[in-house]
Amino acid sequence: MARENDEWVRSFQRIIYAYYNEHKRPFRWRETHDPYAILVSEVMLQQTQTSRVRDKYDAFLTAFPTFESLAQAPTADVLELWQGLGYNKRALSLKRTAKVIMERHGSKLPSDESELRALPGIGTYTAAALRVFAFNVPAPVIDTNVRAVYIHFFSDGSTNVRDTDLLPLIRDTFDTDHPREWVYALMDYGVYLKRNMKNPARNSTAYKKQSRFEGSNRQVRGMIVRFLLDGKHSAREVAKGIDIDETMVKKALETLVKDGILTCRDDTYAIVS
DNA sequence: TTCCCGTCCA
DNA sequence: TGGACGGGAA
Repeated sequence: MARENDEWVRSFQRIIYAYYNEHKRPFRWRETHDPYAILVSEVMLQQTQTSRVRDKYDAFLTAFPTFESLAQAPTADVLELWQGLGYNKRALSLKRTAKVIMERHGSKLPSDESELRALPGIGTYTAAALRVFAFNVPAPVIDTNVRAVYIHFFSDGSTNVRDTDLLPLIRDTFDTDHPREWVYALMDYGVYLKRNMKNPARNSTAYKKQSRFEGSNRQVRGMIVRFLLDGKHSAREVAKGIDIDETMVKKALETLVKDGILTCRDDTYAIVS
């Protein structure tokens, strides 16, 4: 049901746009309409703050400017430019997605929701974000900033707010005439809220506290990938090189092989080609 | 030490 | 549904 004419909707939109018109955040990925460049930004932004993506984005696009160049690039080169962003598996998924798009989508990013969802590393959020930012189509983008906005304005303070509770509100208030600008505006308003109060998105069921990073398998994985970007090594050499207990290193190596980030032959570990 | 952030798989 | 998955800033 279209509700754009309702007074409360226009009032809400006015608040969001008023802030956006004065304080919109400039990002390189907001200047482009190239679906590839937008895809790269969205994958980088998964679980990663804009400040870190900002510093890595241009170099990555310069090295891999197209689906084709990324699909054909050596994985080590891709991971090299990914360092500092975290969650290396995302870089592999992005490269696999580029390959699928070359082979099965005529080198064009699909705009269909289920086709996007079928791509490696593209989930509910990213599929919607791509539809909005790359194709300017209205789609319910729900990330932590959008949750913060809708919970702040429309929730009574209860905890465990589900995305399905927010969805009707998001649809009813969507500025279908300007999908891209609207979602940018929502996200910027969410950031503004979180700077000025306890994160309202904490009341979302989607909000999860991270397990400790220091001393974790995650931390060791990151160290190992960085170390192996300079060349292949045995488990023992890796342990010595990063100064971590060999038992722990072996466990992390196993998970990296299982994730398809490393290969192992004759106890020699290397970044996959 | 705490905070922040989507996807995937069991 | 809950845990694994990086890393930098406050």
